Amino acid sequence: MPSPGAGTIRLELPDRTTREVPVGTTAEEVLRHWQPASAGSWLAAQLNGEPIDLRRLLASGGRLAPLTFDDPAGRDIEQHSAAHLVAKAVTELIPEAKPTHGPPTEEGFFYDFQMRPLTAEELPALLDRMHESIRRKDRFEREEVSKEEARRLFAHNPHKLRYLAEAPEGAPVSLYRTGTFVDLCRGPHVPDAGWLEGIHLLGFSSIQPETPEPGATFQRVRGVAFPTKPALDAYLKRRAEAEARDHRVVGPRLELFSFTDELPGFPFWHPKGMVVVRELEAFVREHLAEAGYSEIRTPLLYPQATYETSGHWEHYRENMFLTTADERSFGVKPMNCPGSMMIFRSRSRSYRELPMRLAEFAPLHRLEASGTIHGLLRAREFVQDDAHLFVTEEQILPEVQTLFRWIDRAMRTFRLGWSAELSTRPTKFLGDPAVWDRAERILSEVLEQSGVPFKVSPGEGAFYGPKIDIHLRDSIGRSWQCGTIQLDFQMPLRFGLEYQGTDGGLHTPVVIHRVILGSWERFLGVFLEHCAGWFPPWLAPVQVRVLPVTERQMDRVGEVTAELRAAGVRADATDSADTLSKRIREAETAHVPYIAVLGDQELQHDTVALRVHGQKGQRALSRSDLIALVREKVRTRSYDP
RNA sequence: GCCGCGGUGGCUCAGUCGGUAGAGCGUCUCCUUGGUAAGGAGAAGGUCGAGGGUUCGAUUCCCUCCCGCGGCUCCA
Repeated sequence: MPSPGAGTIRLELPDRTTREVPVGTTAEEVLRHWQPASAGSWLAAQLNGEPIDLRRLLASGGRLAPLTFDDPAGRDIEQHSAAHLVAKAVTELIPEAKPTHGPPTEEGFFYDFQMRPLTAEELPALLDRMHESIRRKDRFEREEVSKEEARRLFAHNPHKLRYLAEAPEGAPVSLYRTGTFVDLCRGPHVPDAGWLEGIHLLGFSSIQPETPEPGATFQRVRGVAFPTKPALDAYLKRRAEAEARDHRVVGPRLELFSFTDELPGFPFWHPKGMVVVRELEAFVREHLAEAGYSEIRTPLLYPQATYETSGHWEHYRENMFLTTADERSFGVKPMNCPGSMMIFRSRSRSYRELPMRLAEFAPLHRLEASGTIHGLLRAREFVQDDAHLFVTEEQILPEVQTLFRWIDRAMRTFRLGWSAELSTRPTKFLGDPAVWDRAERILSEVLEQSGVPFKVSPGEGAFYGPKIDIHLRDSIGRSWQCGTIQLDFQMPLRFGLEYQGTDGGLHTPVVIHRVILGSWERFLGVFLEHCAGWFPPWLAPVQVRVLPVTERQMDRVGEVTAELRAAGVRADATDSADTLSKRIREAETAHVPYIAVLGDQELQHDTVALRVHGQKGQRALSRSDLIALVREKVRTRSYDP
């Protein structure tokens, strides 16, 4: 490739064509020349993969590409620009507010301020200010100043000074000016506020800053932005639909569970909900049987001494329900580990018994902070699909591989997307670093083999070992940790666990604490939102509802219902008091997947008219075919009825 | 736990500028025997989250508490 002439730079565009332009040409000019028709959809550009402003004067060559709102990087630029607009409005209305930072988030953006609490009455004024800017199409202008000058400019704002201190010495820093508002910012930004037509504030709240300052209060304003109003409207519609799936509304309406003010955070499982829980348990127990687990039951209450051994007394006491009896202090167990350890320890063990896999589905109690309780997703009492695997170091790999196969199968059954997070050795850790390294390598290898996206959180592991967390999302996109696979080198030592190895010596096992679905509560909360209350047939509390057209068919309704039940199908029936349409509607709103109607025609041919959720119309089926159909869907755990 | 907002029949909500409350759905009863998402009529059901204060009088105003919602922190 010939080198460009003096004072010119060479740019390669996405279609591999190149342009030679004078230094100081803007990115936009080059791109517009290349593809004039699409210019309106660009909110920024990328030079060698680095996002830059469209109006940026190009000083060096490289690969140049436009960014649209549909590019993840473009979306982030839109959000971050919207954050500036919020900061502009807030500081104009409340001059003493000190902006800190305003990054894009997965959903939208936020901007944090050191300021007194906002009130709901102030929001309309904020929005007005923002929309004025949008109408005027206020430009986002980049400036570069020396660090010293920036320090003078932001002398009143300790947060900006802190960010400045982190910037490299000697190099200029960039500012972005939008109308009267100037922010210390790397950029880039959309060209002007007209790009933020679809801005929407999601709310505001106080936050705890990363660097707490006595007496200072901080507010976070959250929002989301789209380039156009119709795009925002589409988002708001989607969001409203997602909110309608809220398990805290759907669950009680389907008579699955309820809560009471007298005991916040404690789910009451109603008959229909209990059916679902039992089916989930059965699903998990199938895996336990295949994978060689044994089930145990251990006490719910342990004395202080046990928790001192396990480390809970030191590290977890403030989250425990404590009680006193016979002048001794007890705690209700927040986790199952101590009981499992004590069963392992109950007699001497041989390497031949490993891996020893002990599962326990016991109610756990955790005194979660009152502000964090959230329906089934964050309860104070819940049951995990918990197990502890006592293994040798060599057995870690195959065991974790088996767990991942099971996670994959489980999540496919529920059609749930999931992500994983690997947390590695923290600065404060116990045990041998070499063992940690090996264990972390095993976990990341298995994750890579699984093909599931995962992120690594360096130093976020527990003090006793590295872990993998499995995350699921609720209907409005909030992420919840459900499964977790934790390697533990520590608790076996604290409990003095030993087994006799092939060498005749005594060794300490490694313990894998693992839950897969998480807890029945959290998992069902997420899944209820995922399926919008339409459980697959195998989980549906009522699988078939039998309806007579008139009371002439009542006897046959009784027969068919009894037959279904005898075949292990969960069936119920209505009488003929309401109109057929009304009873169909009730069955639909109760989310019954199969509705079997019996009229004179069906009586004559000994069939049922079956209406299947998600399918149009109905079809005639013999009684035995109906039973076979439902049983097959249940046996295969089909997602669709 | 922190900040903000909220709490009216089972549910969704209206209302009372301080004079103790209404609707729809649901429930119950009766009529209707209807062929795939709401047939008709009538009735029952609320000390307006709890306690305290101000007032002749508080569901309404003030305070405290409880609970809920959205964030923050934290977590299955």
